[in-house]
Amino acid sequence: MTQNQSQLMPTDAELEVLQLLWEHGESSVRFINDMLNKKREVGYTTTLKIMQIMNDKGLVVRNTDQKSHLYRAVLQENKAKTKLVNEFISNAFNGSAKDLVMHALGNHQSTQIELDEIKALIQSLEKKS
Amino acid sequence: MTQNQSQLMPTDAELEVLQLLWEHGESSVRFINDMLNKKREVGYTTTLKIMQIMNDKGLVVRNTDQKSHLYRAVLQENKAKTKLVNEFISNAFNGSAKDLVMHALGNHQSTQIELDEIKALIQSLEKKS
DNA sequence: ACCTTTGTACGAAAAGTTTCGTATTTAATA
DNA sequence: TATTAAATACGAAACTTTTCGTACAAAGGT
Repeated sequence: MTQNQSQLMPTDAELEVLQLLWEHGESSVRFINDMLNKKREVGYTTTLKIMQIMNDKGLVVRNTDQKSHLYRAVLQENKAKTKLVNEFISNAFNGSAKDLVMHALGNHQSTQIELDEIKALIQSLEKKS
Repeated sequence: MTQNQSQLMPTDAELEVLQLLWEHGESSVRFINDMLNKKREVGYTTTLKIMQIMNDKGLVVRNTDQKSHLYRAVLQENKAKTKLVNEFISNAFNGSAKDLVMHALGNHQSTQIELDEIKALIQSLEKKS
């Protein structure tokens, strides 16, 4: 669809890196590459290049004080995921958040605790209106 | 992320076509191209090529009885969207449908009717367990 | 000081997606 | 039936994203 309207929509590979940065905080390329390699084989310079591109795009900032640079996600997890969800809803669900939710709940097994959380969120939304 | 594990994950351009096929049923390239051009400029042969590729991939089937071929989505809307959602949850939400739902509901304004539908779905899920 | 390890920089190949030009075929119609 | 209009087929260009090779720089240990 030639998306990327706001210049800072991560690609799939970039999203993988972002998730690790959110989970582990400021990290080196070596660390991220090691984590990635737990799931699939990726060359070190591949990961390096991705993270350099992310730096160019402003998705991350890096501390170059040490020889081994430390990278940190610019957008907070919540903000970034909200953007991703909004784009997804717009691309695949014609803008209907409800349709997305129905699909998400209808086909994944959620625990009772999770369902309770969702119910609580709905209640708080209902109070607002 | 080099997705497309199952050989039939639509690209963005393909998803646009699929949505029109779901909405309008079996359609010609000309019709789909006209619909697309209501939103943005796309050349006819571009749309044709996309739909031919979709045919090669098995995303659509076509009836070539007439000069103007008629294309039809292979996967039903529900099944396809479920796949898309599952992949999205896995890529962006670490497999947690709940996290996706929380983001989707938390940042979109849904009507009371929609919220009621979701509550009903949750209730039916709770009954099952 | 030297050599090995570990890192960054960067160009470019490889792979995937989208777009379109051109050739050719088929159907309508004048 | 000759001309025009409308389709399909298909290769390749244009872009985007991912991957990696090679060069070079900085530390660390002997």
